[in-house]
Amino acid sequence: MTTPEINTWQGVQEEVRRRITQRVWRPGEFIPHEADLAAEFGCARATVNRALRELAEAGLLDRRRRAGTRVAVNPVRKAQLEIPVIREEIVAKGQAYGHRVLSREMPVPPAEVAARMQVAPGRKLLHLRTLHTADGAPYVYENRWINPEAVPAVLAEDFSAISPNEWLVREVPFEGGDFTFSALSAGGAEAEVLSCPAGTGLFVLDRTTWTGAGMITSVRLVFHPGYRMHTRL
Amino acid sequence: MTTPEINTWQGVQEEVRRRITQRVWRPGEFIPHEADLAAEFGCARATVNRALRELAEAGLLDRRRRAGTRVAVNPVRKAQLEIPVIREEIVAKGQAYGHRVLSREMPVPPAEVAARMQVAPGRKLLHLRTLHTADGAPYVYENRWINPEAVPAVLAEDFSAISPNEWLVREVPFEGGDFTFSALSAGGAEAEVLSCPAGTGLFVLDRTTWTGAGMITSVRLVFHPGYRMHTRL
DNA sequence: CAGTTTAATATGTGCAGACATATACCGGCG
DNA sequence: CGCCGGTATATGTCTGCACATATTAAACTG
Repeated sequence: MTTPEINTWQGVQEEVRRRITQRVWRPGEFIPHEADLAAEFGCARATVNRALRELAEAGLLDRRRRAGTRVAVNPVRKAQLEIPVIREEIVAKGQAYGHRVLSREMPVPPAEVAARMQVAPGRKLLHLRTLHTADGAPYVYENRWINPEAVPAVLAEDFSAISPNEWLVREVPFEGGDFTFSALSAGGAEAEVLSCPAGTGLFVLDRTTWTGAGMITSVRLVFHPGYRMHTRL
Repeated sequence: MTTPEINTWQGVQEEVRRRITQRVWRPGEFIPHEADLAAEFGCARATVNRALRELAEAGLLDRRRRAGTRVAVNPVRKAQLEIPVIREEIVAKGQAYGHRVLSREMPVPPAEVAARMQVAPGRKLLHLRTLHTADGAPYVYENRWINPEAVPAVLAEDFSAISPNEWLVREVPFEGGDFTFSALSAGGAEAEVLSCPAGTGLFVLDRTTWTGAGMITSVRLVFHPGYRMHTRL
């Protein structure tokens, strides 16, 4: 019996995946060395390496130098979810995007916000409350703090034509971000802005972004009732 | 001036990242070809390719054959979140894990569930309601449907010693999954099980998993009030 | 026999060269 | 002028080889 050669990394990956899901190689078990697999599939070791590396990154395999490669005991499912750009998400659904600024102030922030933004207490920050709408209906209530020291140009922008998020993405080179997903019960403010009964469960995304120089912005997005964030495999 | 050679893919990636965040290469702009970069850094094209490929996967670059590589206009932020194994999440926090089965029945499922599980209407499914606890306090309320045709062994298991999730992960070779994050307002059932006031906003994760043969299980996890799911960059 | 050094080995990475593939661009044709 | 097909080109991938690095297992030593 001649095995047809598998000499693409996708092919190798597919075959290895199959052997894992079909339990040819059981969880916790060592699989053959790269060199052996390369020989079996009739391809170069680099090709096998590429295939296995990705599977290890996905959490299906555990690899260690010298020790070898084994099938992960309980596959840590890492879901990759795309953080939406609100406008694009709405437009993609064929709805009309709109947004308006509800308030724009420059107060001394509450201690909790000052801490998260790593600014000295007493320092003022730009505070924006905006609403994104889809076909006129409330979609996301955005509550954002911006550090004007990190982005001086922000003071000259009124965000009537462009949302703070998109303006920041365009103007400021981000380096890192921090995301927290949670839920809250609509209080008076959220209920009014999103036109829903108080007490409605709402999906919340808190995001803080920074650059090497320091914190730029911290935003809470409160989504309309019924919002779902979805991902596959 | 002699540029020190950068001949590791990590080094190349770091340098390219720097040029993007510091706007040496501006959003939308084309960057030099792989061959040119390889020459500049004094490394092989394969090394540059590896560095750029990962940045493209991360959404920082747009690459197309023949056209070239350009800096992404608005970096699609892809957050990779780890779907927790409840028990491990609790144990990692130094708390005592516990779980108990609230109910175990085999009814004809509501139409909505039958559709999601792709079983003929009228067909019975195993329905489990369980509660995971951390130091005795309610942590997650789990509402699960299992297709016994896909996993016959499930009928012999009472899940007193092991949670349905972990049992399934151990026994059944998954192939794919479907995740939805949302929020709900605690109704009577959730409020009682999670010991919180009705109307509390709760974080919800719906997951459906399948294998080539068909749907295996569909579960709704309702987390305790205040639960947060977190990820970085 | 316990502790430490040394060697063996699997994965990780780099290189040069080649071919594969998608596609932007240009020139020809109706 | 618009359509169509050919071609150049940038990325995508494979190969065979080499060396680097982490880690285990064996050998050695007091």
